[in-house]
Amino acid sequence: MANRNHPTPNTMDVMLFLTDDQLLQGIELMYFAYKGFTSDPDRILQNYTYGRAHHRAIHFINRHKGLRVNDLLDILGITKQSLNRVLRQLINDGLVESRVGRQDKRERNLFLTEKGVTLERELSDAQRKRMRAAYRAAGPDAVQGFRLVLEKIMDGETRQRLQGIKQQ
Amino acid sequence: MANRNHPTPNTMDVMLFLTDDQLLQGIELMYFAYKGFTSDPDRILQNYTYGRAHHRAIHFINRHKGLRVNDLLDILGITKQSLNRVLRQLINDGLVESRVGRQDKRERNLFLTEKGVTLERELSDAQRKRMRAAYRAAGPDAVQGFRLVLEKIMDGETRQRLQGIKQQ
DNA sequence: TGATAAAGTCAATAATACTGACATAACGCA
DNA sequence: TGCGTTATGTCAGTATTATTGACTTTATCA
Repeated sequence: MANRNHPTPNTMDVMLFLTDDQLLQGIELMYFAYKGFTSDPDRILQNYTYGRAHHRAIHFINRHKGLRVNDLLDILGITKQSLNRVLRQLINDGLVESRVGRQDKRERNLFLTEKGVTLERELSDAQRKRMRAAYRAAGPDAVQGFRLVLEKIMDGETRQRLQGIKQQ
Repeated sequence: MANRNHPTPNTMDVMLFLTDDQLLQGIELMYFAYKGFTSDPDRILQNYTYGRAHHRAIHFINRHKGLRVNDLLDILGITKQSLNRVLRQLINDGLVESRVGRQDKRERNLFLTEKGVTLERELSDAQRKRMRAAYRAAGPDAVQGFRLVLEKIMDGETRQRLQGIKQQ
């Protein structure tokens, strides 16, 4: 590592964005941005009997239509028992449909019903609106940087799993 | 707004990063990055009797030394009763010191003890390491974009409150 | 002095997660 | 065919973090 007290001009550009203070600012930024990011859907969900867990399930079932229960468990990184309560509610309330697998009848493929799609829209509209405004205000270059850094912050496994799902 | 079906070359660069799909990808990115971002401290905290709430309290008491209980409540956006349990534990365990305010004796100013500083270090070291690696891999320009977009994603109130705290 | 403010507490409740144990149905191979 | 495994679902108990509501103590200030 370079001299902390007297960085040379040569190392200056590297040191500048690696100070502990800047890193801590980045950490706080993540915390507050995530909080803002979830506040819109949270507010909407209060009108229903659902919480953030239901939102996540709805989001990923919409994004990866027909995914299996195990896929959803992998994506969310929670236990079967945790998901069960949420999924049961969504199915009972007619937002999610669970179809027996065509090849393997042990599997269940998950889909949003029309009612489920409606709620998904309501939730993601709020979030997309916020993202769109942030993207617009920050500009295209900033967006690319934003995406790049976030990808690097993720766990390696998560990144790989996401890529696998994208290719399906 | 420009024609959605046939964007002209002029609006192309703007339209490109505002598609619903790209916005949804950004939303997922936030979710997974935040998950990775909290995984290191979560793992460390399992060795103690503490959770994420304790981490947040420790973090902000360290960042804004001597802040009042009400300041911390404002920052965290939780109720007094929620914070109370966490703060009581940290004070009883000797990680946080609560000093009677000098001007206004109703107030309590919060500080980390040596023991508290040690845990804060352990927790933030893990997070800083991850941030540093991500920043390095993404490069300085990306970091600037990352910060800019996150700031725009935050609530306006939060952004203002943060600025206010920074100036203190 | 009396209203207000800061902090702290008790009680009840909710959402989300966990571990452990077990049941059912279907697949797949020997 | 039968047995081990897999996918899903469920029940019970527990932990963490949050909520609302009600109340107390102490201190400030008009």
